[in-house]
Amino acid sequence: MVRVRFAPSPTGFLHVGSARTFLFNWLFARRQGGTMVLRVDDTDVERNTAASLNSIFDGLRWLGLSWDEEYKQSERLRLHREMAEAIFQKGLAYRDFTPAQTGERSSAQGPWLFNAGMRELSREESDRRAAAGEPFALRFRVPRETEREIRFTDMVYGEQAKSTADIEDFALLRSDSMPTYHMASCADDADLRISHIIRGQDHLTNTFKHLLIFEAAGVAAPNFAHLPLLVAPDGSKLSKRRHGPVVSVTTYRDAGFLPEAFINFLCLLGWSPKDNREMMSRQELVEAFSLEGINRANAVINFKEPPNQPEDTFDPKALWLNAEHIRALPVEELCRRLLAVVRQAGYKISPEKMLEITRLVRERIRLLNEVLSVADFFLCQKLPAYDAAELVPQKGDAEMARRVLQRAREVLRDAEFTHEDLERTLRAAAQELGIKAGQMFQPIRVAVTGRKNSPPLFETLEVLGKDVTLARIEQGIENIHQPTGS
RNA sequence: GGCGCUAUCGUCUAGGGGUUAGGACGGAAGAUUCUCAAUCUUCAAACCCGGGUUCGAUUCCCGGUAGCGCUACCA
Repeated sequence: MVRVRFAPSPTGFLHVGSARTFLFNWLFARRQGGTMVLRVDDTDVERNTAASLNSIFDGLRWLGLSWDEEYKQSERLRLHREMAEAIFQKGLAYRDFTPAQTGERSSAQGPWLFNAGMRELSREESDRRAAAGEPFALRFRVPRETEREIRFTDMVYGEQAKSTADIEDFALLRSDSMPTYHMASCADDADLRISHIIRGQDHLTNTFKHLLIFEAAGVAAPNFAHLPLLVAPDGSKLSKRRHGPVVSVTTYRDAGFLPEAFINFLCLLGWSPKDNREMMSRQELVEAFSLEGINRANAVINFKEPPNQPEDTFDPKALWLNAEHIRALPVEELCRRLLAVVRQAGYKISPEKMLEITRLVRERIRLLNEVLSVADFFLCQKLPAYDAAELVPQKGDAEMARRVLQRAREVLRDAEFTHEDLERTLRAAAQELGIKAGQMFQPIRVAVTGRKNSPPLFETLEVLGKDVTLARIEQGIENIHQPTGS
């Protein structure tokens, strides 16, 4: 029975790297028909925050990935201590009465392995000092007298081996009797019968310690699969301090990413279906996922370090994938999602109107939020000020713009506002004026949308309706006479 | 410093003892077009370095270099 877990520690918002770890676990579980466990690793009381926990749940909820069981480490402390105690009773751990190290241990003079004197302390003296109330940390007694190799086969990185001579006597219990990460994690993994531990590569070398714990506790070790890390363009690890909001999942959500697109993007970082597919649905990902497809080198999230544009915070491929997913959505569904964005921004608009707008913006936006800038002229009543010079068509002048708008005003008054009729009417008008179609359309476009780039003109006018169109053309004519831009 | 991991276009990657080293994003050019977008076509762009092994290495082995990780009573 496959059982995997995602074990975030609530000491910060949901990190993109964590989200990917969750995702790979989830994909593996769903592919194998296994169980997904969410375990909150909250043994570091000092750094835990409720806000962080919320951020994690918010992020996961947005991604729409579910889990089957949920635990909190802080509610399982007894289990951790019992396992630590059992290891101690077997003589495989010892009490270390050395006060906790505060500053940096000088790493220049070789590796630290254990505190001299403590490892060899007699049981009697150890018991006596403990009974006297002297605080201690419980350390694992790494078998270094008879040096040996700890081995395992990582499902991504292959054969791994490390000599016990290179493993320090790590702590199991802190002097306040709280379990350390290593202890709590292993005790829970054993107790929850986790079959596969899929986690970041930063834990690869910790695995040897964990193997030691499992062995000492007398339980079979699970399988391990380590994931390459997600890093910044300069190769450094992603951190909030250095890289800001790019590392937070909620940033993607708030910018208008589709969760399915974000998931797709994350999957492609360090994993490949090996058949050149890029754009994949959640279902396709589940079907294609396997640990063999995971790469071993760290993957760069390609954002621009000092962002000049808002979009610089995102990997161009993420943007492209999002655009692809937006276009793959049925219009009604896209409309529903855009409606939420538009209403959130304070606009009142009917679902019917929004559906028409959706059809026009769907291949023009990469992020849901871009609807606010791309379709603003549909949403607002009064057009924001624009430069009257923009009304002037290619190879034309202000006079031509004026003639175009006046003619358009006349001709549109009697037109039926359908794509076909508008096209016929305006093309005819251009011919009458003896100008090119483009020269006819451009002033109208600017008058009606406030800018030079927009969806096709006839569809735009159709959606806008006769009243708004005429009013804006009127305004455009005025703007030519007083070209102040106001 | 010690130990471990990694190394293919700018980025994500496929591949693998003999290939024109493939795809995608991004970039450039062009087609289409009422603008923008979408779409289509084309182009530029990579096997870290040095030794082996071999008829032949980008691929296998060793060394170097670089990057990353661990080296806490953080996780």
